[in-house]
Amino acid sequence: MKRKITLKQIAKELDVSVSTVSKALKDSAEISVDTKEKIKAFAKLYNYKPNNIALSLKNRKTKTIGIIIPEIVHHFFTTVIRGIEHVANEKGYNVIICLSNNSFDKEVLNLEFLANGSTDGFIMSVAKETQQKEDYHHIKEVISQGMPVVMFDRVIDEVICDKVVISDKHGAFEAVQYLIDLQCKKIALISTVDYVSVGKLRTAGYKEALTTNDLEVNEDLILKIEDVDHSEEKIEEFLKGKDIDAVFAVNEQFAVNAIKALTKLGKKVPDDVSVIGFTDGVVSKSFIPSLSTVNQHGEDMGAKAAHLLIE
Amino acid sequence: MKRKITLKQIAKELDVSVSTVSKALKDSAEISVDTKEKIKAFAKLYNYKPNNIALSLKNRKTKTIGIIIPEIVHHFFTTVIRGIEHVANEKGYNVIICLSNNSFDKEVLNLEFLANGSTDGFIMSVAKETQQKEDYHHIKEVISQGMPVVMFDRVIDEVICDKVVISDKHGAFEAVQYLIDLQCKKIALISTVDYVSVGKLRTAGYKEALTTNDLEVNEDLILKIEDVDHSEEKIEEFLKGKDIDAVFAVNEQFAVNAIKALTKLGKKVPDDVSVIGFTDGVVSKSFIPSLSTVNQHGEDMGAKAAHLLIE
DNA sequence: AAAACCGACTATAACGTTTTCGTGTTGAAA
DNA sequence: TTTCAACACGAAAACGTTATAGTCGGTTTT
Repeated sequence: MKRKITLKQIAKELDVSVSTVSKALKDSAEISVDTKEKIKAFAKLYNYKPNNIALSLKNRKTKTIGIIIPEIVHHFFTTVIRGIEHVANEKGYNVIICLSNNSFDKEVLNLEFLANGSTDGFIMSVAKETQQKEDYHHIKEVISQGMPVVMFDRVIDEVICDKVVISDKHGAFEAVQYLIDLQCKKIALISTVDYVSVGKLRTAGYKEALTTNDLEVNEDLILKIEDVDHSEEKIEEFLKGKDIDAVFAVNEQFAVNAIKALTKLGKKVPDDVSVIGFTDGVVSKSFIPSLSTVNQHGEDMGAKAAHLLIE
Repeated sequence: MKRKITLKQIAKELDVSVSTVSKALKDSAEISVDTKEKIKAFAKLYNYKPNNIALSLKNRKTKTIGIIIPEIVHHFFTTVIRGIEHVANEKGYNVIICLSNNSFDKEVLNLEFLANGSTDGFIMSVAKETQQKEDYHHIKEVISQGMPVVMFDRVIDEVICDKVVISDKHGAFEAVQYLIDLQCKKIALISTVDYVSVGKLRTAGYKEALTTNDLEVNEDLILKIEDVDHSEEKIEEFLKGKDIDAVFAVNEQFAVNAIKALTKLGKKVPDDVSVIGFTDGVVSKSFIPSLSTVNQHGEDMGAKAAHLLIE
């Protein structure tokens, strides 16, 4: 078992100084051609590669960027990661991923750990618990220490840093416009209650799309669901007897449930009723009654975030 | 913007030596109580945390483990990551994730980079291209340097290291046994061609389950698909007019296509025909005609791998 | 022939820690 | 008074690099 070789070992072996070896490998003009060749050959033979940790310490930068997300088993986050990873790699960076599991404490721990020299900056989507507690001292702390931070998706307005989000309102507008372009006139909306900012913004987008196209906003066609657990029955009841030709759902689950309910009610999707859902989860991909979706552009978001971070 | 504070700065500020500060913070008996308290207070005030990079260099271990996988936008891999991350964190390790995108070259690059001091060990699932090339020098290299490596899912027999795989044969056996327990007698198999090892093993499991239960293996009920792209038509044709009460598919896509075809043929799933698929992709979760799946136990695999690595 | 200049190196410091081995000052035993 | 331990601390080395600043023999300059 041959351990990794170091400059010092090469130097000793070849009976020159460490500096000579370092310079030779960097093809410095200070070293004679003979010596350089000898050293390079030796280094190649032993497959010398500089130690990243030592370099990081010396250069005070690690060439790695930290990602802190609430959860990894989630299609959207993985697309974001892929986007980040792609541009990070292009720029010679590596990514180190930490999961907060939506726990405030773990987020703090992760942030502290990664901030102590392990990374040059962060890309994060904050934990639900952090949002609830409204305690952002840990994030502000690392920022005040000069760490670049970029937030995406679940961002905090109070914290000053770059942010990458998709416009919920705009996305909703586009989705509804798509339905209108399909000649749909009676478009139902299945949303969350208004105090969830996402629900509110997407509802606004829905309404704007209607009015822009001279369609009336009919509050009877709008369902706001408080309790996600019983959404299935709620949606079924809501759709029963409604005369509609399209449904816009603010998330994938609602869309799926809507399709189930419509099928149960004897309507064909998408022949009789078109359904479009917000988010690009995989579920939709192989779904039998075809379901259109608004793409959250996770990969683009990740790429954008990484670019912003690296500057 | 206050940069991170170092031992040296604390030492200068308090007019003591660096060693004293270090020892005081470690609560060494060599330092007087007074001095310790003073130093600790100061350190706390400035939120001193030791620099990980410096520690890594000193201790020659990084307390991080590298994960190299072909793809991250994939439910199975994310569950594995979650498993790894969970136990790694418990043991005070961090994870750094690299994507090979199934490219041999990128896998080599990732491995080389991470092996140069960045990690204490690896958990990996090798790239498809690497399997094709049968070139494992990069993996053998890092192992010979004393790096612990654990492989999972897509493993290489020629490389000597710990491996975590689920038994394809066993999984298939279990799935078919499940169908038999549901009183199914005429169980079709939709598999890949035999030279794909997974297809072969799962087929073996299928057959074993049948014979174990004194059921006849009927080759007419076995479909082997070569060209994944046209699986949908193949499956439909295969199922047409077949008298069956269950389908076991070796992957999720085949299962989905089987359900589509069955529905088209006027059979109800799961009332008329039960369908079970290998892999635990998310698709299945919200699928309308309920589809049972064999769990690949990604999270367990990840946890197991991490345990093995850390030892 | 003295001054300046090169070529080809080596020594040293620095990055931030920890740890081993001093070292100077006390107070007490001899 | 001398001797010696105990105490409280400091100096230095080490981890693996790189960059800056020497060093030293030999060749040009003038």
